[in-house]
Amino acid sequence: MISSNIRVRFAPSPTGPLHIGGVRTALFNYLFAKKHNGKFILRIEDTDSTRFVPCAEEYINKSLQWLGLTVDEGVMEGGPFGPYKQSERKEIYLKYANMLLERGWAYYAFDTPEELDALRSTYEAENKTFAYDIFSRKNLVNSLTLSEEETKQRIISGKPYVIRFKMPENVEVTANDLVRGSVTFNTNTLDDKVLYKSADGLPTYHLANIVDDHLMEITHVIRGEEWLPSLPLHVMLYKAFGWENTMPKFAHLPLILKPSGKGKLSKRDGDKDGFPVFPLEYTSPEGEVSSGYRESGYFPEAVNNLLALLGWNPGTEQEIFSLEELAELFTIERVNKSGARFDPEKAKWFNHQYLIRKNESQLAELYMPILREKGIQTNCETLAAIVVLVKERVNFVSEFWEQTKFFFVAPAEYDEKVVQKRWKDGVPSFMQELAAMFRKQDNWTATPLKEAASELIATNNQNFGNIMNALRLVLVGGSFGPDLFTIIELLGKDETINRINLALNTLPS
RNA sequence: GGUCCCUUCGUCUAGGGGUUAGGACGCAAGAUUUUCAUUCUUGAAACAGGGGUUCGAUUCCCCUAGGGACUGCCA
Repeated sequence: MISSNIRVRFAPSPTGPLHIGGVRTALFNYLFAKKHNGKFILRIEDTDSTRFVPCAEEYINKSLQWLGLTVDEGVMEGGPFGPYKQSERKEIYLKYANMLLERGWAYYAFDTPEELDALRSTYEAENKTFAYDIFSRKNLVNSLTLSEEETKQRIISGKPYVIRFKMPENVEVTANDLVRGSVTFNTNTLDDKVLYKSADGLPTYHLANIVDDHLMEITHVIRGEEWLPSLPLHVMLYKAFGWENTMPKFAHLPLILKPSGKGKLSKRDGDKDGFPVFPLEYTSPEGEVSSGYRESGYFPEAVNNLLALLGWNPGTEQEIFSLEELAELFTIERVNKSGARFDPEKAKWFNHQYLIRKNESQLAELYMPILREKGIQTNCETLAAIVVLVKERVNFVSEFWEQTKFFFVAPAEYDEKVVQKRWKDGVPSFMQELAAMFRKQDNWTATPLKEAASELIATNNQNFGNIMNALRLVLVGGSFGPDLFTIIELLGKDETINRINLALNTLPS
């Protein structure tokens, strides 16, 4: 298929680890690009020098890589529209800010952050909110209130300034959103956002974002709903630059909400409810560790799948999708409007679905390192045979140990309740006969062993169920686990008999 | 407070002017099983409220309520 001119970008700010809300935004952008044979661009929006976190950019790259969201153009990948990091595009933005200034769409403002903070406090004390807007700008220190001469003087003398967007008065701005339809704002309720600051020579998000989207020929802006209030500003900026004809289409994704309580999902929620909010484990510069999906044992396919179904669905009853299937089925029209509460239980279920779809040798390979760490030697064939017995009952590879450890180590203790119930009325002495019978067996496979045992139980007038449970207690330490004779086969003759003897020596007779 | 967005089972959602309002997670019960699980079957569980429009509204419109986002020289 010939590639289309669809171009979307994921534009995170490297201020910390990407959380799953951001990951989902990246995923939807990726799916949309793939669906239309377009380009998925990764742009790093590092215009806030004060919030820069050293390893955040690397974290973003690694996360996307782990999830298989291949970037077509970006800092690492390069591309015809680079650089893809805003700090490396620094020179570009002032030119565009000046363009706005010349056209009367922007003005210089000299109010200091302290002055504005003070103003905010004063307003707050009166239960009002200060906004630098159409009304208040008339009373503040800017090129609208100062004489041209004085403005020039201040700039020449190196006084720090910012360039603010001059929001027009009383204009109804209607913007179209692919998810929500048309959204209307009146400019009187909007404020004069800072576009550029002389102090560090950097643009703010709004300017850099619009300029870069334009320069990078972005066709669709798919981002979180938290940006919806900025939409009219962005539309006005396109208008001010005269770029309406090539303005991208916008789609604002519903937010991912906390599993319980109020508000959107945040970093803290994960640690509280015991589920990760980050794709990969993250250690902050202060040394605080936050858990990651990868380290918690999630498969990347499962994470993509569960995230895709948070706020989108294909309209069918299918729930398990590969990334390729998702890309094929994805449409913005089927994105929901309302926020989606994250459900940790269902997240586990998704992982379970992917786990049971893996074959035994894949699972054995994943489980092997865990065993090795515990000092257990085994081979892939045996492990594959074991893993297949229990894969239905686990959500994560890490849970295999709890389900299979009795294959590798004899029970260190026995479930007291089961002992009370099963280890009585001549059962111990019958166990000795069972062991003797086992010793004589040549064909150590489940079916003949079961036949031999059944026969012995019958001739001794024992209760089959009771003996089976007692034998299970002896071999696994409790009342759980897969088919008993399969366990016996895998344990082998010596180990089976050893465990019977161990129980006879340990448990009261 | 202001602006904007949203509202179907507890949760994720399908549906859409006339339906027994469907599925999934979770929960419960039963069946199967030598145990625990699995599996299978079944069950409980929803159209926020009030007005319109209409022969008919959960579906369309309005209001109310509730929830959410934004309200920085952050993104």
